[in-house]
Amino acid sequence: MSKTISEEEIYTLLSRLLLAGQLPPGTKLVEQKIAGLFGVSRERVRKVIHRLGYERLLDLVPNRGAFVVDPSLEEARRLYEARRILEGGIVLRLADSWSSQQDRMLADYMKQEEAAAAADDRPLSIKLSGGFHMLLASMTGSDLIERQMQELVSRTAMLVAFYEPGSASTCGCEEHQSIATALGRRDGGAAARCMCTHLSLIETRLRPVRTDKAGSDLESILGREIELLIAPASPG
Amino acid sequence: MSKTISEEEIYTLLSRLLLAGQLPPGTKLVEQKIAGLFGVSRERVRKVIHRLGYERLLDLVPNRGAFVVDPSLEEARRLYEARRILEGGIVLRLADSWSSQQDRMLADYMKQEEAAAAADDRPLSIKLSGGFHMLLASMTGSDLIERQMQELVSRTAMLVAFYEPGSASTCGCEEHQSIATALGRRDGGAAARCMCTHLSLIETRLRPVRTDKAGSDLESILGREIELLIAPASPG
DNA sequence: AATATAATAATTGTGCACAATTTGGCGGCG
DNA sequence: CGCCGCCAAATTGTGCACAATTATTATATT
Repeated sequence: MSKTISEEEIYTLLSRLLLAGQLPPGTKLVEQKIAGLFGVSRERVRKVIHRLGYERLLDLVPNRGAFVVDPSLEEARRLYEARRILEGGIVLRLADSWSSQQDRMLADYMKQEEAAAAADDRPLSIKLSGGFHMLLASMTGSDLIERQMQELVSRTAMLVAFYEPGSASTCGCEEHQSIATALGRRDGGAAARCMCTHLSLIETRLRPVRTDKAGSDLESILGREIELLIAPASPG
Repeated sequence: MSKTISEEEIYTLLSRLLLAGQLPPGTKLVEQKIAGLFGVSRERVRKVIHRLGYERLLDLVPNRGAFVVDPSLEEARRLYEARRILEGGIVLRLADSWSSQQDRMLADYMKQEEAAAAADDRPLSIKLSGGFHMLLASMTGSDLIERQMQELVSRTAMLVAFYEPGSASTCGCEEHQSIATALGRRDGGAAARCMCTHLSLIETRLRPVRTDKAGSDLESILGREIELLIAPASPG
């Protein structure tokens, strides 16, 4: 009856919860408990936890355990500084070989963004806003760069859950637009400057926001999510 | 008598051998054998191998084992493309806030490079050439960027061992110089262009070079290195 | 009553034995 | 002669039991 859960599924689920900021920072992840909830051996969970630690989504303290990272504003700033550098390089390179096809692709994407904004669909807007940056990264055709961007974007997403006042968690469409037009002119310097100020603007919007701990303890959250995982369709 | 070897030491040693290209590409790393050579349990080696796999210095094939990566010319190209993007972003950002102090620091460094080139000290030249790029990365003050650069530079170093004709494994000092002068003018666009062509020039110098397999099997190499590790000073 | 100290419990880390998988070789069959 | 399937050896993967470490509680002492 109860479906067995693969290691990859555990990783995906925990990763998703962490990136969405669903687990309070500082929460300790006890191997035994999680293993019990998933109905799986401790070693399985152990491996996943160590991987998440390597990816900096968990703080791993030897002999002490794994804790949900508690990103400080300082760390947030460093993340955005890194993104300014990397994404500056990305648009600079893109401008050199910008094609009309890419131009159309980007325009289409931004139409979706505007539509979502017009429809006031905030979750979708947030998703698309982040996607814009990943789209640019993938347009370089460099999977290495795409991977590095993914790492930074993931950690940024985690931050946003704790530092973005709800009304501001979407990139301004106009700012994306200005980057796109600069690319259209194949003006790499301008595109890089636009990207830079864009990221800086997001950064200035960051401020601590109280987290509601209601029903946000590890066991209840994980329990609920695991229910959804092992009973994907409706109950018989 | 025989010193016990820590996990970190195993990682460091294997990592160094891999980056220096001392292990023939495709070589299979059998957990049991390595554990025996180090005089340590298999689990210890296992963890290190998985980490090296995550860092892409080993190819990890499930249920098959770990192999020294065999970088194709194609992968080499992708690596340099990624570096063009990332390092372009780095110098672009550096130019914005370039200080006279940084200018002096970089000039001093290049003096060392020239001295090493003049003295025909090839190993030192190679080391300094790579260091130039890492120095720029660290000047950004972003540890995240420094880390990402380290990853790319490490893998580049590994490539160089297999694809650089011996006479060309050092960056041209003049090319570094042109980057530095562009930075001195705080001309980010020019610096990025110089960096880009510099990396492209290195890339075009790449070509397959036959590797001498003499005494290059895993056991003999590791055995020798481990000897040096456990008997650091002269034998009594 | 507050602090230091020792015993106890909870948690992570490690080695080992066994299970699962792949590889290479051998013989039978078309 | 070649090809397919099967068995045996080697290797990786996993669960479990125990060791080492850290947190917690209780106790004694000033």
